[in-house]
Amino acid sequence: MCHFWCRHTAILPTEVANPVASSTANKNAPMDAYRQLFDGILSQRLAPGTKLNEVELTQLFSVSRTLIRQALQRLQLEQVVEIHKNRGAFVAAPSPDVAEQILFARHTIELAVVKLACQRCKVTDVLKLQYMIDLEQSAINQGDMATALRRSGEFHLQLAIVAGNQPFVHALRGLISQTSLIITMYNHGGGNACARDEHSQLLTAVKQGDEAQSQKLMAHHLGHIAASCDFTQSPQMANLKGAFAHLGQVQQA
Amino acid sequence: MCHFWCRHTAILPTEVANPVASSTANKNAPMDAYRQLFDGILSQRLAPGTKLNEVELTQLFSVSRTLIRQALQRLQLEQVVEIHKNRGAFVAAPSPDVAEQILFARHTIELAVVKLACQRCKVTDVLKLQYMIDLEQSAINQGDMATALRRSGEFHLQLAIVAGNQPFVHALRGLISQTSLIITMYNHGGGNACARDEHSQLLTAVKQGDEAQSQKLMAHHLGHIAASCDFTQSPQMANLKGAFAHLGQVQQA
DNA sequence: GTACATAATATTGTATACAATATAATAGAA
DNA sequence: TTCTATTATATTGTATACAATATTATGTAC
Repeated sequence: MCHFWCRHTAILPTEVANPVASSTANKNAPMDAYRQLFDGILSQRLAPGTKLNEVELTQLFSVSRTLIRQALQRLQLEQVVEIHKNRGAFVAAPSPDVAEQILFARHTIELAVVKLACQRCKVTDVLKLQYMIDLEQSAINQGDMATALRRSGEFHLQLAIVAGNQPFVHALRGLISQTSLIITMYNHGGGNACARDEHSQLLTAVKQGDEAQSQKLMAHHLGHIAASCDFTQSPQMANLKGAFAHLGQVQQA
Repeated sequence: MCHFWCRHTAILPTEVANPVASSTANKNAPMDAYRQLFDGILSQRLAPGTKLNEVELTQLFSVSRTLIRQALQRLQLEQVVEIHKNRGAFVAAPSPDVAEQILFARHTIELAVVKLACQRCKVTDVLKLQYMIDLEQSAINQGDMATALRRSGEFHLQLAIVAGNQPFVHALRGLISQTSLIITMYNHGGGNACARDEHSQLLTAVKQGDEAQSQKLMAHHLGHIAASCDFTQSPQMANLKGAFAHLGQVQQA
């Protein structure tokens, strides 16, 4: 299976783990700042709606605001962060409408991806994909659901890489991250209804080059995500302040 | 029809039209710098491979390097510009492989888009789309093929907006721009084989909500682009210097 | 003249300083 | 108290200064 819906107490930006210690004279800092934030969001350490204060981030990552802003802009263009003029950056909080659009776009693109993957998948690709499934499973076994969620996303991305279509990879990078946010927001402690080995089944079908079957499995797999979410209830947030911060200047008593 | 393959003598960055005159105290300069570059590329004023020197751009747009670099990064993330560490930014020059991937991705996404558009297209949407077709046609009538090309792209993007899927809009923005580059590079003065009113036909089908027909027309429409390109010959470039600049440090006598 | 090494220049990468805006805190009036 | 106006603070937006790297030019040996 792909995504997990266990909730974790959201850790605020000030507590983001593993700052790129000032000790190691870091080679390319901009990528690090980006990756730290990206991983933080995908691992649900940074809840949707959380404000990302630039100076706090400079202290955390020991780089200037220039690089922080670079990272934030990139995340914005991946739709994982929203930047509001003169108000700052916030972890994206997709509305139910947008959430549905995101899942639909994934459906469309990933069905095309697995078809391509069936045609192009080499032996080495199978090994790599299998390895990623194993990594995900080991994270599950250790109870580290945040890591499992991130690795699940990486499996899907690797599938696009195997499919050999650059634009699909690019688009999916953002869509997968956003799916993480959607799960965090709309899966209110709901159960986990889908089987644990959907990724394995998918890989088997791809390995055999069975396009129809792999597409069917992918559709089923993605369907579980949408099914597990409740878009009618108000989104689950770490805290109200964060939840409203990304909106305009709204009166809040 | 959608894309045009007439060649224009490529104008170098120093000659980009309409700098955001220092006279008008510009409100949001960053967007302007971005849009100037974006339009320059889509209108084929900036040829693939052209180096985008930061200080030159600062003089052209009368803003600091900070904003120029912001615009360049955004264009990079839309895959319209390539940035090489310590070497600078260049107008993207998609390889034949990547070009094929781009066209395939457009095919996949735009087929989904027209289907959605059939379901959601309102009267006001039809009017807007028709207006954009008229604009494109008037550019053609005036012989301004660069503008026609840009407006053609805007029609496709508007279709995605009508379809109401944000991720599709986002993805297509980059893909359409890249298609412009592909045409510039690989359509070696070839003729224009496709009918002039494909956009109109498409709109008619969408207006009627005929999903099958609109998808068929879209597939046909996109097929013309690929068919008009010759990926076996070396890409057409404005000049050799520009053509090689985006590559690594290659010996050139 | 060619090839290589070295120095001069140009260009990009990063940090900081200042300006503009938004947020918060304070004080005063109803 | 509660609301509003005003001031103070914090935060983001933009420009510039400096550092690191790459590119070009120069000069010397062969």
